[in-house]
Amino acid sequence: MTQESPTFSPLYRQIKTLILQALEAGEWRPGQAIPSEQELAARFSVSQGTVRKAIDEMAAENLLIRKQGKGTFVASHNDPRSFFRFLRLVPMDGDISHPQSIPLDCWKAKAGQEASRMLGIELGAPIIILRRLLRFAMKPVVIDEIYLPGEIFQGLSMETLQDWNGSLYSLFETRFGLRMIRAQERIRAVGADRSTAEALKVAEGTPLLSVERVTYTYGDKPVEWRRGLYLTAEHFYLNELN
Amino acid sequence: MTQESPTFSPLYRQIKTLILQALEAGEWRPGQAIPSEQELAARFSVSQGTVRKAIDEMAAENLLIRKQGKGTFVASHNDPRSFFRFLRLVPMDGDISHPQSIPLDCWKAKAGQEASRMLGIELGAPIIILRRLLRFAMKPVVIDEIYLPGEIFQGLSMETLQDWNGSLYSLFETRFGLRMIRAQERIRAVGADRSTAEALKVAEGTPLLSVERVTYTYGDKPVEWRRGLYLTAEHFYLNELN
DNA sequence: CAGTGGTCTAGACCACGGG
DNA sequence: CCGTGGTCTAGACCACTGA
Repeated sequence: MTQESPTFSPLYRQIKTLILQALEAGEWRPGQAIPSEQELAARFSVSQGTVRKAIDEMAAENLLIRKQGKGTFVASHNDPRSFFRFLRLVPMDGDISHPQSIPLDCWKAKAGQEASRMLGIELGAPIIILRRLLRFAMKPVVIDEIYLPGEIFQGLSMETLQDWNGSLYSLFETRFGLRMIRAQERIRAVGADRSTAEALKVAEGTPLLSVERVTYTYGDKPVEWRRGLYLTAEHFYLNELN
Repeated sequence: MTQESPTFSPLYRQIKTLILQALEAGEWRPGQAIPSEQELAARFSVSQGTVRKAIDEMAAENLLIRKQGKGTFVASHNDPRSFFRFLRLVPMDGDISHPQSIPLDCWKAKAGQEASRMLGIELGAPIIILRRLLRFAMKPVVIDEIYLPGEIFQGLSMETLQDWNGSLYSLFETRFGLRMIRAQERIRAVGADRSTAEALKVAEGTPLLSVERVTYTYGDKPVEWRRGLYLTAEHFYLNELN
């Protein structure tokens, strides 16, 4: 296995790319085990250590999950442990209850300036807009407005949403085969407008966290753009800096 | 080198602890190179691979910085590349100019309820409170109120601050030998009070980001508590989720 | 017990930086 | 040219899981 590429790429990265492609092609489903390190080493004709390093990186990126004695598994949003992976909102009193998601509305539209830029799709391309409320301990805390490319999310409707009682991303994964890999959030402070204030049961103008999120699937492809308005009277957005 | 501890700890973690202790003891200063992997392997009587794995973890935690062909270096806040390590505020128009830090006030006080809890010190213990303004392109954007344990920061005054033209953490590192390792931020939306509004030149009640940060040094010891009020009219707080 | 990931070693060679 | 970190290998053994 010699290296002769002009821009040098170590073997374990090439292996990583191969595993990534298999993952992307759906060779193994989320939650399932991938082949053992020995098997993969044989398949790619490299040593186990090289496969190991490739998997190490992918585990660090939350694409795979290692379980000693059992195997290596494809990460899944169905896993309850990854519920709070993208939701950083924490009650101030330390209560860790799961929020309840209440779909408010769901309709088809055409991508405007902003949506087309954020989602990397044509201006006027079909999109689906979804509004929902998040309640912690029965109290309304978050209003989300979610923009999805219509091409990928064909058939998404209020019925689909109401029948589902897991996280939104686990729905996307199970129902549309879409795996959310990473996201980027832009946070600002804004005042509640009329309708938001009503939905969150606060006074108009109440300071809220505006959290704009773009979520990416494989190949850094954006597949979701959402704007959340967070009421931070009894909750805060927790961020760890390393 | 046999393993006989009741709760198993792999060799490379023990090595990591030893390197950490050397780091903490100041055996190598920030910015300086630590001994080569071979030297450390000889010193601890393990193979180079084991040292490597220890260093790998520490590099992932931003404690050390690897530079191929040159060596491994102690991370430093003097390094311009780590300037934005803890500051996630980004101009909306993509301008990456460094902010200007203007100390407003600095006085001694005694730790109240909140400060003593956040800093892990006795109620009534001496603290230093520091207020400062951050300007991006001459516009006031952030007001910080910073609480520091007096015992560690003896001699910190307005003069010290005015003479320094680097980041606050690089001052702490150089002047007080304190290295900030990690931090935790709690973010909420609040309305600007009277004095804040004046300092930021906005109307009273303008929604602002309240960013409370606790910063830790070695051994997860909290050594700074600060509250920043961010004006997000032309900036946003950027967060990457993996 | 067998099979998985996790650790540790020793040695060879490569890429990079700087004298 | 040397010394550094970076890669790759092969093999041994350990820790954990589940049948």
